[in-house]
Amino acid sequence: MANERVTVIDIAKAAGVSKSTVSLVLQGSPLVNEGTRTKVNAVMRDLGYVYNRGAANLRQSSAKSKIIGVVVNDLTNSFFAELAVGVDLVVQDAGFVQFLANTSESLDRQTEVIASMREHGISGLVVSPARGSRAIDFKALVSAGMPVVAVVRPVAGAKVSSLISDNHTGMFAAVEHLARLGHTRIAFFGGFEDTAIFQERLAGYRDGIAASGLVYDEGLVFACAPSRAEGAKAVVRAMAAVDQPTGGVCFNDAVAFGVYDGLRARRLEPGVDFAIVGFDDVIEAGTSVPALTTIAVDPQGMGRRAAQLLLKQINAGKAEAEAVVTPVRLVVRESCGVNKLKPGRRSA
Amino acid sequence: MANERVTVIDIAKAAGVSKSTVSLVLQGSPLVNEGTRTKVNAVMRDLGYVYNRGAANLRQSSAKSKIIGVVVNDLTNSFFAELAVGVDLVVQDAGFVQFLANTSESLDRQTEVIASMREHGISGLVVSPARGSRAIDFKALVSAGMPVVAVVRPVAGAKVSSLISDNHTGMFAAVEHLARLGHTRIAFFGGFEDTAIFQERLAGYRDGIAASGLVYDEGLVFACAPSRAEGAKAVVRAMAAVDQPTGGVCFNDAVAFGVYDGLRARRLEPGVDFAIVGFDDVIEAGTSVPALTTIAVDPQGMGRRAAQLLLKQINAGKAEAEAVVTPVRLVVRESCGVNKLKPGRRSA
DNA sequence: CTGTTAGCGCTTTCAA
DNA sequence: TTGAAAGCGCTAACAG
Repeated sequence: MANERVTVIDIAKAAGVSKSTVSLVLQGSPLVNEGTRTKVNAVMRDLGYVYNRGAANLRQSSAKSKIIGVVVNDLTNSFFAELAVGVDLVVQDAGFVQFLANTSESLDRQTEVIASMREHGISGLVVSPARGSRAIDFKALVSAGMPVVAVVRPVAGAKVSSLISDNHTGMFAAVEHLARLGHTRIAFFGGFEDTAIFQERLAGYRDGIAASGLVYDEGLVFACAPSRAEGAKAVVRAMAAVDQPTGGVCFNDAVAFGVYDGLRARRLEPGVDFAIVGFDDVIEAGTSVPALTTIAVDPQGMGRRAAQLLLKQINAGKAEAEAVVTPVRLVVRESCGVNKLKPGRRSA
Repeated sequence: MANERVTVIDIAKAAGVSKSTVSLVLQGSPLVNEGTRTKVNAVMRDLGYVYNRGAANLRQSSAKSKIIGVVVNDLTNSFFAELAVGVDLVVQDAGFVQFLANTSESLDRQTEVIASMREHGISGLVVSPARGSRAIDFKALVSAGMPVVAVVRPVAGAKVSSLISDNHTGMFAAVEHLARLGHTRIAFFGGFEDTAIFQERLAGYRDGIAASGLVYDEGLVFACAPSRAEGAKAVVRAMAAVDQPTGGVCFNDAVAFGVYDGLRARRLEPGVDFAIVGFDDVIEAGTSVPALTTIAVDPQGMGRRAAQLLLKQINAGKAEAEAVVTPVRLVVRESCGVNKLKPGRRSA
């Protein structure tokens, strides 16, 4: 029940040296001779001394708290749990400790926890923004010079670094995959045309079409709100056309699920009558659709990258916003849409 | 790019009051008149003031850091992710923020992160100990008067609170379940006889047997190391007996998986030829066996309970170790062992 | 190489 | 009700 806090001064007294010598030892300074160092260390062990980082931070520039904040929108979703593990991994190795908070998609919660973290003196923040986050939500942080990296969901207009999926490569690979299976009419579903992400993904689609020797047809691009409901409507529209597509790539997972729904409503079997590839933005939690190929990202790897990016900024001292892209891979399931393919071009 | 830290003194100056008045406002003290309060608050907003908890803690008893530590052995396992969410929920509501660290079952990592958390002044710790944790690993913490609650895995001999599954009730329910399905010879597999947990679970088994009107037969208790390999051997032993059991309850999930393996090796179909109920200790990560009924705990609920328990201790000011039990529920899958049941007593 | 002396930003007596 | 002063545990100049 040793309750009184033991401080540098206690151990200085016990070791017969001065406060600052102890401090030097604490910081592993080479200016203290070996004998003193060992003695001091021994005393620290004996008295059960624990370093008070709060006090140290107070005295120092206060910029080096060795705490980084991690806020995710849904820790229940294993994607984000893995992401947190990835962050933790590199952050621990760098001698930092991480605050982890879960917002459950609540903007208020997010504001609260970020404020709280600031009060505790975090030296950087990795955040997977709650839905509906705006640049203004991070305004205070960035103008205070806090390094911030947004993952998974970029925040339009915010001067923070962001780490998002490789939109172009992902879509390109998806289209190539479908083309290789024999599809010649591949649609693009969902997304708001005025967003940067949409443009990137669409470009990947176009380039994939071209690279596969197919012709780009604007009539196969069905832009719509990136929601499940709109996705369902989009595919219905697509299937009403004279020259129906036999498969499609979707702006994100929500749209992909919508396309799935829309096909079922038309009595078509998703993945058999029509191939679907969804871009995995992890927007829908806990939803799982079989027979759906996705463009996926490795969450833990993304976490590691995010942490590295953040540490780089922290060490650089300045918060230069930077947009980085995380690799994606195609996770192929049974969704090749064989029924609609011309005989002879079907895949095994 | 407003970089200079703004402090109480700045806002005092700007508001035309003194440092301590500002401090009073910060703490919501009723000793400051309304006009002053609003003015001060306005100035704080204008200057973008952020409260420095580190400094505050330093001055205060230092016991009220508003940080609690959470260390789990495997955040990749969704059980622990959910647990962390549960903790976060109540901890956030109480105005705390949580440090979250993942040890990946590494004792060294665990020691490191706990030390780090102490240095940062956590006021309590929720820990799911890494495998092989001993009382000594928490000695320093408890003797420093730090409230600690161990979850999922109790640490023998450590003077920390623990929150574990309801061993007796769980086993009782499992046995009752099997008996209701018509089983009359129900085995008990796995566990070291000299541990408290084993005794509790065995007692639940015995009482369940009695409550179901069956007779307890010592020959049906197959104690062994709680590992997958030993579980496999145990069931082989059991099936070699003249009067074979038709189902069994297992000490934990590892043993249950072992039993599964053992049955397969004997060309028996688990869940059809033999009913298995496993006690879900979440010892095996990422393993999933179908057709296996389990005694499960709600991870998020457990997290909430753990946090509440911890907060209670923090508020009480003393670290009185307390053992609490978390409810369990039976998650029934297809493991009824129909093939071996007498006709007429089979379940639907 | 070691000791002295100031503070970091805040809270907290104690007076005014 | 508000102000002045002291000090939490530590580090950062400077002297010795």
